[in-house]
Amino acid sequence: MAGRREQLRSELLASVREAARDNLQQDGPAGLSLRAIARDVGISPAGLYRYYDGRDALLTMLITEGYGDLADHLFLAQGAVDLVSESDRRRHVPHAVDRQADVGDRLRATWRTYRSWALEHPNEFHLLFGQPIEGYAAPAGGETVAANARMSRALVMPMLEAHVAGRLPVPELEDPPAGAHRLADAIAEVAPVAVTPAFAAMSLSWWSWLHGAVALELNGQFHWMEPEGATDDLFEVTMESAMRALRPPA
Amino acid sequence: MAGRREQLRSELLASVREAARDNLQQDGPAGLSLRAIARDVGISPAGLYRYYDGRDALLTMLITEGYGDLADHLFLAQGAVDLVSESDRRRHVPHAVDRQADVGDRLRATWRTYRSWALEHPNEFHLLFGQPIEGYAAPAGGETVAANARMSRALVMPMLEAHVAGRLPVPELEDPPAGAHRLADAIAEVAPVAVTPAFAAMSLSWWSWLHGAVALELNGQFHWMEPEGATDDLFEVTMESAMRALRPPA
DNA sequence: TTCCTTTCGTGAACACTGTTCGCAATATAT
DNA sequence: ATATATTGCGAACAGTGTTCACGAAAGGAA
Repeated sequence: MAGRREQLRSELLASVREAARDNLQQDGPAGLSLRAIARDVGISPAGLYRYYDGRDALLTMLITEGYGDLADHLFLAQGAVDLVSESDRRRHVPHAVDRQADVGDRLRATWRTYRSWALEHPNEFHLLFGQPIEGYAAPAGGETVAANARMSRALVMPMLEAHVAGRLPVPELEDPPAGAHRLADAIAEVAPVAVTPAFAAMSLSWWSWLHGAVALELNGQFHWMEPEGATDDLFEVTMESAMRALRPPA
Repeated sequence: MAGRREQLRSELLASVREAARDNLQQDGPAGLSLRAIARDVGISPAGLYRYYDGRDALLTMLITEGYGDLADHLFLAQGAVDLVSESDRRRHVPHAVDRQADVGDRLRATWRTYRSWALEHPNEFHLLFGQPIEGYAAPAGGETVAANARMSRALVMPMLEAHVAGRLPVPELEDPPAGAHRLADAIAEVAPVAVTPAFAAMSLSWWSWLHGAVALELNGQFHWMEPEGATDDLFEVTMESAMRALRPPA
């Protein structure tokens, strides 16, 4: 039986997490206010330091949770339920397809989910992928880097499956970038296939494409488009441009 | 002869612009401090309000200048000297090619310059394309939107030239997005060619690709790559992926 | 010069922010 | 009951953007 102290502590920790998340969603990464969070949970600003050691610790927690939530959404959309974290197994996400679906459709589900998540969680998206916060540095040990790696895996996995199925031709590179070698090794560690640096480079290139489309829209660069739904169609066009690289199923 | 008053005023205005730019480059959009700027130019915080009506006015000025500077760099890189603003005509930028160069190389110069400018002016890039500043709204009248339009033109122009030269095939869309129609009209206003919505959509798609590659790198998502130069090669690979859509010159 | 108006610059004030410190109250362990 | 560890609080510090009333300077008109 957990002592009454631990009980209260874990409850308050949960309250703080919730309040921090609300605060982030409302005011964005830059406007994240320690004092506002303290007010929400009903303690003094100084008291908050007994639970999180300052703003950086709160940011680390929010970043870790953000990557995790995005990864869960992506895995769910791909039908990869076994890779979804325990608590989110039963959740439903839009654009989801079955694990047995065509790999092209799983890629589409991944792209659409990346975008949907960004549009529904703009401030989390900014926190994860936007400009680095002034004065914040991710802890070297790295709960954030682990969470980031899991999210990356959710992005690369369907591309890798398309590749091994012969559906995703990869151009031959004479001089693959050095960074691509490192990524290829990292992929090989978690996947039972040999991966060429050229594939690694291409996966980053696709991520760039996806990310750029989402980032530009989210940051208001397509804001002149009326009516509202126009950006949906535009995203579909961009996505199909990428999908045109896929070979038809054998 | 300008009165002594106007003289002093324009000099101080220039000082403020410079100080604001320095402050932005050092501390980023969120850390932009009115009081620090006032200290730099040697006046009191309240005195600054005689020149710029608060933080928003300073941001508007910085955004406008930022779009202008980026547009100048892009035009210079393309050899389109006649479109460069007066003051920057004689400047030299890396990756620049001649106006008569192959349109593929002009596209490459544009992509490389977009990236170089972002890497050299990270905080300006964040200000232009990153998350919207808390509590800031661009003035409706729009010096910023005009500057943004000029920058967009610098991005689209070489694509348009490739298109009319028959080098850039555009897929036929049954249902082009509504937003693409609006962009096509906007392009047609400044260009002497009829432009299809499908082309407009494709140009936004290419911009997304370019922008995503730059944004991910700039925001540290490729930071695990060692050594430093690896991201240069990766960008070239991504760029060539896009250029593969070009037909060879006739 | 004298007078008047417009511009300029200031210091004080307000309501905020993240963070530190010493001190009191409470819960657990002995 | 006593001792220790944990928890929470108020005050303080240096910083932020912004407003306001007030004095000083400059420009133009008589």
